[in-house]
Amino acid sequence: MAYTVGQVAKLAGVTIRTLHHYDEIGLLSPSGRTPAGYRRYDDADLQRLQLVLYYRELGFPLEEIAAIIDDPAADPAAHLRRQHELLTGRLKRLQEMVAAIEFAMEASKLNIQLTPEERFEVFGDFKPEQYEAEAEQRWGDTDAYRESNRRASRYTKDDWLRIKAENEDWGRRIVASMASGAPADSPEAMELAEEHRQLISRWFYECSYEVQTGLADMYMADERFTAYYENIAPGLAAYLNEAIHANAISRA
Amino acid sequence: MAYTVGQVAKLAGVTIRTLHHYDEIGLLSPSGRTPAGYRRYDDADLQRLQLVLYYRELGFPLEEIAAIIDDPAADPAAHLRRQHELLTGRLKRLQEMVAAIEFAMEASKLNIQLTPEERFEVFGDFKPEQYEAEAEQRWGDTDAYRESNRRASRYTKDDWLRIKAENEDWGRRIVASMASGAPADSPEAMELAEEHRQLISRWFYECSYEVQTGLADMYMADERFTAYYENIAPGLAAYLNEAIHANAISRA
DNA sequence: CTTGACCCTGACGTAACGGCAGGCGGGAGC
DNA sequence: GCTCCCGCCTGCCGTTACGTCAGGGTCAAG
Repeated sequence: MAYTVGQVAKLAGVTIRTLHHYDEIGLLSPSGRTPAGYRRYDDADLQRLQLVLYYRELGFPLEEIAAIIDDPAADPAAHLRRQHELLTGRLKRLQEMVAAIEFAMEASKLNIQLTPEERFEVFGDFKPEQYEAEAEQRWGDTDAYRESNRRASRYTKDDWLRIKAENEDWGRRIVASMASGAPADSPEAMELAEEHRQLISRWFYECSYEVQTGLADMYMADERFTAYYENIAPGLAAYLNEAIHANAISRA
Repeated sequence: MAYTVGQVAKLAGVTIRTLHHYDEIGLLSPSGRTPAGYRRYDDADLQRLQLVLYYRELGFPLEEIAAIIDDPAADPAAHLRRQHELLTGRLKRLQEMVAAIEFAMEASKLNIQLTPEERFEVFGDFKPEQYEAEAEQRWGDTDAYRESNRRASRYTKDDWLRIKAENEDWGRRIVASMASGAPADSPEAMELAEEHRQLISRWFYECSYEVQTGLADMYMADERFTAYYENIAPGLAAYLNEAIHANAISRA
């Protein structure tokens, strides 16, 4: 049950240099050495490393990690609990960012101008606690990145004209549906809501039912979105909102 | 529509030094200067800064950010789409981490030993792309942190005895329920599932119905958890799983 | 007994700023 | 017109968490 640096490095997915560094600063010193001076890590060292990596991923500076881990009043269960709390907090933050991006996408789709303050709102909410970045190192080198880049940034003028045409066609049909007196939960209106979702998915981003209902609520909550749809036809914002919700429920 | 460094810094929630730095490396140079040499940022600069901050939050090195932003084939909509993709990717990753933590918590609750490989699985899954940390700077100074720390790490021996007693009591009652022939979706069994959830919430971590059904499925999928419950009484793992699902559905 | 994979310890390099020194600029109040 | 203070400027050194050699031992296999 003893491991060399290299083995530990592979197991934990870190570099040997990182382990050397942790040894240097006393954050994680192997429990022993061979006669030749080779580091020997045992199971307890691995457990400690795991804790270190988790807290590191959560953004703590190494010095603080040492303090947290060496806190005598913190058993393993307490660490797990804390990490769970921190993670769910970050999850919330990320979800807010996703919502903000979707907001911005919708705004740009409808050509709505954002104020400078709004642009930074998602950062502003968190001004007191400085957030920094998570690094997906060398992501720029992967095929997936290049692929997504190619796909995403290559809309020609023709594409844009087509998007506009599709969108206007859809607009005419939903106005007609509303004018015909068909309720928002009629098959016809729900089908138009479904088209709305697929149109976004095809041209903009993967739009799940959950994301779509979020958008629908935004149409009601933000007056600029409301204005956009009301401008097409009075009552359309509410009609579309209801149709989207009805459609999402029926497909669940 | 012109801003000084200080104003921009406040708006965006960054330090003046950071803006100076971005100017130095040419990532974001203000569009003009006053006769006295004061930096003047305009709206376009703000937009660029917003992009920079978003990509920074997503973990890109500044140099790469410059390349991404200056890519002539990427309109604003493409940036938004890309950020949406990156964010949802990170969201998935975080959810996996939360699941891993819940797994580990459940394992420690039941005294199940994890292998070294399992300890690092959540990191190992992502070995090819190196992930690094997000920093919640000076989080250690906030009251919330200290409070959560105090609450989380102060279980006395008495507490542990009480947790064990509550858990055993609950165990006896669910075994009795199963033995009595009450189906897993009977009010009795569902009430015991609800108790299971509240017990975790009270002593370990906030356990929503969603989290609990995840746990329940883990009981079936991981043989060590299955073994733990089967060992108490044959068929208990499946019984509990079904009861938890039934209870979650009825409360939705 | 050599060879290749693995280990060691310095020591310097890097990214993304933080923080301070020393010195102008500018408008509000006297 | 002068003073004051706040905000801005440009160096320049410090820091964190490693990356990256360089130069040199070690160990199991052939």
